[in-house]
Amino acid sequence: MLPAETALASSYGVALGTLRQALALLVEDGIVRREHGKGTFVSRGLESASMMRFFRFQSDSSDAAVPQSQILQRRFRHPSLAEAKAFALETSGQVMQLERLRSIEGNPCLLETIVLPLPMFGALADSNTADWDDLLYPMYQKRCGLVVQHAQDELRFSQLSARQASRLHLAPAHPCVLVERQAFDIAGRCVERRTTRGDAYSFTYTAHVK
Amino acid sequence: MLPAETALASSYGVALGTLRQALALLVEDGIVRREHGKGTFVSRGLESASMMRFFRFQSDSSDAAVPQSQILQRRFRHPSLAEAKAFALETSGQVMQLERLRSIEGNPCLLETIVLPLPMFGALADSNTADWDDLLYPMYQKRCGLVVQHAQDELRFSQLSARQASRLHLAPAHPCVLVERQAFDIAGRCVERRTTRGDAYSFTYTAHVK
DNA sequence: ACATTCTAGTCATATAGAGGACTAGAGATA
DNA sequence: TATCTCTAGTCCTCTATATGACTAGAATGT
Repeated sequence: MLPAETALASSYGVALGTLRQALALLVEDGIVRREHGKGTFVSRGLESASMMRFFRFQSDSSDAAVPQSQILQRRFRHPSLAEAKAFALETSGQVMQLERLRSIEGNPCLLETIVLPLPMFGALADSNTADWDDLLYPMYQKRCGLVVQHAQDELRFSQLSARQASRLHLAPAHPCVLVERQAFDIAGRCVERRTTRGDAYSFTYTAHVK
Repeated sequence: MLPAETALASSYGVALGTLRQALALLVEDGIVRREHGKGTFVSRGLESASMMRFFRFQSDSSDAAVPQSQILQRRFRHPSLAEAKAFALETSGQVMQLERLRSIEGNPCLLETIVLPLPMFGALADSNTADWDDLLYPMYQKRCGLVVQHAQDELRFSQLSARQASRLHLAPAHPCVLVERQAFDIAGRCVERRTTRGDAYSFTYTAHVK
């Protein structure tokens, strides 16, 4: 929790209205959260649930269910050119690549490829993937002190490779949605690149235009 | 252009800061537009281009090209239950249904079914569809005085019927994106329902998460 | 004719302060 | 014990005013 408006205002030597405007900007950027009568709080990063909002799953009843998560593979390699640029790494540097399957009630539904820059996520490189949490973003925060503040998703349709299809228990060349995400921390640095694939027929997205 | 801040404030008997807050809300809703040093202006409605922003077409070079538009069919019928509810009509009322093909450089790329409530769009019911503009929303404003202020899009994956496919020069059962849009005026009334279909594989959407 | 300077009108940002509204816990009461 | 009331702390909204910054056109000078 932050100090009260009046305290902050006097401590920074500005008027109350000015301070409130500043806080309003932080709220807009999702940095802090204000609660009438209680206080102003530094907000947690993105809920990983916002990844899932593109998909509607079989279990329409329990909508809030967090999918289980299983790391299928972890590799270490040099970054591609695009990755090096996004992460501000040298191409001689290192990244960690994960393959991850997310399931609801035992049914595989999303297949993800996640790339993380390595000096930054060192704590995860050494740990056992079996011990990892179902939600990655809170874990990034806990173990690496990294808060994912916003992300950019690019979304298109594609078809599953044979290998991808078998992971998801679908037929090869089955239509899929492909979401390519770049996630950023508060400072605006790209901290994760992620590609998610899921059944095109269980996909829905709602957008509010202007 | 609206009167100046000070004039509005005194005419409504509120302080300047309060009035500015009110105008900020209107800006947020896209009702007015403010220009430093010039004034505050009532803004035009949605650019029809915001429909197209979901789709990236073959012609990557000329990105800003407005697609040509051709009305294939115009029918008059009673509204479905869902339409009657959305438009606040009786089921005994009337709607106008349009089938519309949008093309870029002669290549058909989007097939639309548009439903409009009828007393409201009477001016369009009487006019020749061959004379219509390529962009509908500015035309709604010009001919019917209706400003589309915001819209809700629901987006999912589907397959083309044989008839739809032939319009788009694609194979029957070809995968398509299906966008169901409801458009609203400033008062929040639903003024248009539109279903758009296009080739799933030439579709891309970019979303900013939080 | 052209460029520069001035000026009135506008929005943007800030100050200082008053009262209202919501929350949560402490204390009083039944 | 359980319920109610009070109160301190918080954010929310508003008033009233002052100054800065931007724009566009008028006045001026070359």
